[in-house]
Amino acid sequence: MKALETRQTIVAAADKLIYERGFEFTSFADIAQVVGISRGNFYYHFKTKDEILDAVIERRILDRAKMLDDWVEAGQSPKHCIANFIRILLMNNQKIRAYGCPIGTLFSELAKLNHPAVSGARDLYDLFRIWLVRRFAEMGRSEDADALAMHILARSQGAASLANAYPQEPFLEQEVKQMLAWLDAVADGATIET
Amino acid sequence: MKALETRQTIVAAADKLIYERGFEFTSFADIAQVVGISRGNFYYHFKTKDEILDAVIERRILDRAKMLDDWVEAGQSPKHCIANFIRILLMNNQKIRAYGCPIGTLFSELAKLNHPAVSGARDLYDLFRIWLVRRFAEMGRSEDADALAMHILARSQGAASLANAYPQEPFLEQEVKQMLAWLDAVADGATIET
DNA sequence: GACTCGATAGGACATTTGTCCTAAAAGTTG
DNA sequence: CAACTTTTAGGACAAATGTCCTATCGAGTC
Repeated sequence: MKALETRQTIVAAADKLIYERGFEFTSFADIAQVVGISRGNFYYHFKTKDEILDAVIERRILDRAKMLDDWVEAGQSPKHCIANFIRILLMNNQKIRAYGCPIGTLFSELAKLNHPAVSGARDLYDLFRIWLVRRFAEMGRSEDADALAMHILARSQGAASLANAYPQEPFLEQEVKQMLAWLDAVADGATIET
Repeated sequence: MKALETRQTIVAAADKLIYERGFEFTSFADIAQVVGISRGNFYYHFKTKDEILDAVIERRILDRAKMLDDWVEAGQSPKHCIANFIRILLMNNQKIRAYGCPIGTLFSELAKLNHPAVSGARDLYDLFRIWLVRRFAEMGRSEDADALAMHILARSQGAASLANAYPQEPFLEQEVKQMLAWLDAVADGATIET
């Protein structure tokens, strides 16, 4: 098999495992078993475990960036784009209940480990943050666009955390409804306390 | 030294380390070094590592329960009590920026590890949830007390997550202000979308 | 002072993990 | 087919970790 293919297969498997089990608890042996290659073969594709982490983060960034860009290029209104962002929580409902937010939980773990790749995880946050700021600015809220973006980011993170803690309750759906109502209010010119 | 003293010293050190580094990344050797006892001596006080985790969770529950009860017993109004809860974020500002929320990050990690003690971590959430429900009920919001409690819990979690991701920005203060404003609105009878 | 028992120290042990090395297999090119 | 490169398998190795065992220390008691 081509090296690039194998590499991508490894990254995909590592992405899934790191999401489900966390980075520190995902070993080379685990990934190798899922991919179906020998443990020793890893070091042909990745020199260190951190390299796999970097590749996984890059993969997540590219994946999310594409999703966000698709919404914009589909010609949807800024408000509709932000609503789509909020509804990500519903799209990934089951996984969030089981494993939490793929971005938040990764950042949290890397921050605790003082891991160098924490900056990459922050890039993931920045990707959404900057995208949201642009959408709010397009809605005519240039002055407080960043505050609005951070607010909705935080609420998404919080909703994901509690949905993870109480997976059997319909909490996520309620919170999404409230966030969409908040978005309506913002679109109607509601102010935000600063 | 008395066994109970040593045990409490160990639990206190483990609590701090587990908060700062995470459970899986805190080894017996780390805790032993901080406490100043030999690694082998651990197994006189705790038979397994999981026992230390249980003790740490119990310690956090007792600690938080005492704090919450103190507010109620001081005769503060329900609204004031909830405001105190919101301001926990400011009290622990620096630690939250550095390590995230002690409850949220612990739960997140244990959930990923499928660790049995995850139920204990959920008890920590429940402690705040039930306490908040009582306060909202005392404010005359019996019907939607749980929804209000979950909402403010989620926002606190989200605020802590983002403060951890952007520790150098004054985000936490802004979010606390918004949450207090929300509390004012709720006290004035504002409805919450369900 | 001798004895008892709770508390501690230090090390042994098996397991896991990240890392590295070497040889074989698979694929490509002449 | 032959020479060469790319890719893979399997194991070796050191370090770290959770666990367990045994000898020793120290305070209280007779």
